[in-house]
Amino acid sequence: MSMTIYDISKKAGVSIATVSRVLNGSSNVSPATRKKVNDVIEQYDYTPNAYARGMGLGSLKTVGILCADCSDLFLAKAVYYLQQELQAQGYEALLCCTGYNLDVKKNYLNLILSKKVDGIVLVGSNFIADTEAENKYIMDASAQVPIMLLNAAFDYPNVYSILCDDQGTMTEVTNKFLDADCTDIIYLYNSLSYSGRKKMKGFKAALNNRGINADKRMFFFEGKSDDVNAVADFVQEIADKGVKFNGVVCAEDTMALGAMKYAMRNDIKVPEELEIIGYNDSILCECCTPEITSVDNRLETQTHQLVATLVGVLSGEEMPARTIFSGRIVERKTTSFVE
Amino acid sequence: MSMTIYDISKKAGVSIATVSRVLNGSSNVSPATRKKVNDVIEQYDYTPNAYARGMGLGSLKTVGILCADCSDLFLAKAVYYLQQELQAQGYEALLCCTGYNLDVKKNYLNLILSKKVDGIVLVGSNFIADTEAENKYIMDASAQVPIMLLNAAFDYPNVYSILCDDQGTMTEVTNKFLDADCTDIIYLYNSLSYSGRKKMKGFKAALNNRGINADKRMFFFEGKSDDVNAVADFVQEIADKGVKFNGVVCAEDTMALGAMKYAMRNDIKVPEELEIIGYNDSILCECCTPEITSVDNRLETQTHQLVATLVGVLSGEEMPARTIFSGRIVERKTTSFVE
DNA sequence: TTGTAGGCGTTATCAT
DNA sequence: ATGATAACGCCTACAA
Repeated sequence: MSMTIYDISKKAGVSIATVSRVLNGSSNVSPATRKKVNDVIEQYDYTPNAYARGMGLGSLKTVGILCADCSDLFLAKAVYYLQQELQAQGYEALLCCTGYNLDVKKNYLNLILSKKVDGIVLVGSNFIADTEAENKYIMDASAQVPIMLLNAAFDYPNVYSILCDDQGTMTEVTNKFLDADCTDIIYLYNSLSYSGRKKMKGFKAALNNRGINADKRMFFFEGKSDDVNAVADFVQEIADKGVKFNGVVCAEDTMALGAMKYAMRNDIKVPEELEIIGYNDSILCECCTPEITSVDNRLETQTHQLVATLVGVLSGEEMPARTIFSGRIVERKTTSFVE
Repeated sequence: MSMTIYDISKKAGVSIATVSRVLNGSSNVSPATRKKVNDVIEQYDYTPNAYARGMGLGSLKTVGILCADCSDLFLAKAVYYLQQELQAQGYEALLCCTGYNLDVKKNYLNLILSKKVDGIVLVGSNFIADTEAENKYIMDASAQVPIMLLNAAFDYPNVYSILCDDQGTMTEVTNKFLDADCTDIIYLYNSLSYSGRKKMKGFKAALNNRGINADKRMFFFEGKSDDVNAVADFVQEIADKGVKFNGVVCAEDTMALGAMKYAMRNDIKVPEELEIIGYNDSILCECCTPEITSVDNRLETQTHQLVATLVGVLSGEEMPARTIFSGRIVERKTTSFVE
């Protein structure tokens, strides 16, 4: 059985209050007593019980991280950065992969809440839905602890959003294509999350602005996005249907990889005959030849800012409800436009 | 401020004991009272405080997951599967990315321990070192809770190892090359972890068995392994040094990708002039052309077995201290041998 | 500088 | 079936 503060106090011949003081680095302890107590603690390898501690304190410097699927390249990286940043600030992370079902998400949010975390981070924009009703569980939770949104936005008291301007960035990307006279563009996407919708809007806006009808140029892939070959098949189908294109704008790197694979299969030269751009700037972009141009949405910057904001909020500072960074095009070999 | 069991009991006009009974599904509550209490709980969206609960119970059905770097493709997937399995068994996961420094690992192990987790999973073989002294912190921890090792092995009471027979699999892989008369093989690796060493041994054994000296054919890459281009440079250097090779066996998929990149740069035909095999069967293998043959080390099976074993141990059953699966070659287009 | 005692929110063991 | 009440292990005024 593990030691308690009482055991230690007895062995050291002091009261539990003194042990507690030593434990918490209070200054009002004589060096001699401190050493005596520390020795006993050392000797018995004593660690205070976190539950008891959490009960008294009401905080255990823990934040809950909810993430739909942390095997997703982007989300995994986000979780990683978050955990690093939190650690650096003296917080621990309670991770929960919820999947994409709303009820499951709700349940886990409540579970996490019951652990009296100091704050909650929702990773990825799939936590924000279209309708108010679907977002209610977030508003409820915000009554208890600050809610941090990574790569999504939702305006509500005690909810803080840190995100990339996906819409603007996507418009910029699309304009690059158009400016380079690559006008037969198609758009490949596989998510209707908050940021997914923003990206679509960005693409649409750029096309509409030039009088091009975007609706017939946007294609939704339903399969599992990391099945690159399935994406390639999907692009093949589009081509087979008679859609002509010399440019592919993607909402995800995996989509771009599928497009690349389609090109390879058909001996289409990239970027001479087909220009391709991905999104997220993941490791995948460097894995094929030619390497894929992509958009860096500043994940590391976002996570850093998110944790900084959270820490600020927790220490009672006034913090911006919404922080937006703009994306950055990382030009590689699948596009021919120049910066 | 959040509600307590007292608040609920007051609103419902019963004692806290009754509320507690309702909460924990005790049978000794009249349907009427139960409904009354449940209504209040519902109405105020009350969730019991997990710490207070944990103090009474001594367990919170939480297991700690330690992982050096969960942005690593393989480790991320492992964490993902683990979390899913644990969730399915009613456990939650406390995640900690420790990095590769021993002292940091120790600290986090202790921190996690102080949270009174029911068990601890060490993900990846980098937690097991060569020397007894370096593994002491694991032995110490095993005195408190069961320690589960994923993809590593260490024999000690209350430590359970679930792993893939990396050594045997690597020997098998190497033999395939040799059998196909691809004898000028080099071995690329970037880790000296437990499984890293096993893989090396496997490669060495196969070569030595045919009277080939393996030592001059093994190359250690020091850089960050997901920098594919750096790996390609590394392979280039090897070739420039005059080492001839028509086969590359890799300890990691990223290494194989680097080799692929090297081949592309030099217009070396794969697999006609150079055969390549990776390890881990990650998504990366399908991202390039030709797609890379790799080894599936049964991660999902491993994680499943690990959680099953943990749950068994926690419920007092006798469980195997070591469970070994064998790897499986997933043949794609960078090798010409046939199964 | 040190010790005493009350409180944190549950669960569980008694009675009733 | 229900209600008091004592743990659980720690923190922190308040006293000494």
